[in-house]
Amino acid sequence: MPLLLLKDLPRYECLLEAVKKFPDLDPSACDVFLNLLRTGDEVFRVTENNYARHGLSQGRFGVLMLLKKRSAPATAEGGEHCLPAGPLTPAALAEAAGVTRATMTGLIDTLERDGLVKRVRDAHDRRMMSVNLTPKGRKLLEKILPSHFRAMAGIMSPLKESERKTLVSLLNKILQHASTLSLAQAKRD
Amino acid sequence: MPLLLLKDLPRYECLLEAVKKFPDLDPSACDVFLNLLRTGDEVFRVTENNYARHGLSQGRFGVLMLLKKRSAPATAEGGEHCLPAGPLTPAALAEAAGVTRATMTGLIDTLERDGLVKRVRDAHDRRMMSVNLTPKGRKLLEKILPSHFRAMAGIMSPLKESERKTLVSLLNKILQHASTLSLAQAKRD
DNA sequence: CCATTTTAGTTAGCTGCCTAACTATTAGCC
DNA sequence: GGCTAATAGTTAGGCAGCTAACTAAAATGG
Repeated sequence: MPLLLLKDLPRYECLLEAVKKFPDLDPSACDVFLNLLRTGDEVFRVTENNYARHGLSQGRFGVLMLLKKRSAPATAEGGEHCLPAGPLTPAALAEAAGVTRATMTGLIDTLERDGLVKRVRDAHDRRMMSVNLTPKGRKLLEKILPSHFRAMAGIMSPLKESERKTLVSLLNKILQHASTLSLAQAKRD
Repeated sequence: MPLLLLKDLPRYECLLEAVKKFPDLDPSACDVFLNLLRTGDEVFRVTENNYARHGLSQGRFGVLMLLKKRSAPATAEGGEHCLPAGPLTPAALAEAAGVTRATMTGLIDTLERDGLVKRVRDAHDRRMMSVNLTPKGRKLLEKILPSHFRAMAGIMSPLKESERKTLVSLLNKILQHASTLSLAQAKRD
């Protein structure tokens, strides 16, 4: 998340004060909003810092993860029912990652330049490419993942198990609602 | 927030499954982590969409807000005790917004190009600039703010007042901890 | 069966973020 | 007073996001 309104969030009294000038302002909504973005940003920075040491960004890491999931040996013990099977095209990666195809082109370009990924043109439909992890890419991922998992665990360590459940469920309420707002906005165009 | 790991978050069973391969993975921590970033991203997009219609981005909006706070007539009724008084330099803006001075230079460049902001060189210390809202910038902000406040209220509408309090307090626990992690990382360099 | 439309991917050009290196000015200290 | 340090801002160059416009290939359908 990019530049945030403020590194130091306004105190609640300031929000209450501001209502006098802006009747539309809902202090508690504003407070949640600011804290959500601020916390998300901070958490994001910590983990990004983590794999930046291995030359990856959030975006590059995400692409590698998607490829890894797909190319994992589909063992009978499963766990791979999370994603449908089939070859991964740039368009599918873009869709799964929530970015445009143009952005994905750029990401794959640099990943391929660094030898972590390889493009292969589809034989049947020559418009399509399929993107695959190289051994080098797979090795890098295996090296990074444990520390990434430890970083996530570290960040969340102040929360008890029950608090985590509560937090996720509150976030989900917002996410559900915000998604419908997003869709409504998109439809309006 | 940029590209997220996944538009569709992994289901909890998948996380439990993954622990078998990665003992470092803490499923509930991972779940909170993913939901936090995902929700933050979605909320961010909704509001960004909102002022994008007026030609502003999060960053540009943030700079204008900082300038507005500072340049507001320091009424006796106050509310302005949230920020120290004094002229706003690019460096101070960068610090408050949590970006580098170089980034702030770019933001001010485009804001000035669009006539929303004006740079003035300090008479006493000729290294410094002070940045001020133009009337046009102030008018734009006044126009956007009410809908921005309504957007925030709308996004948070599914949460009751008590849930909002809970959410903020849980987020704060994470933020506090993540901030110390950030500092520790920074010191290590 | 050929023209049109649709689809996959890329390219070009914008913003906003970064780091590193540079310029100009001030401050500090013999 | 005049080097040297530090400070304010900008510049240069890279990455990652976007939209819009383009190319190539496949699908559609009259």
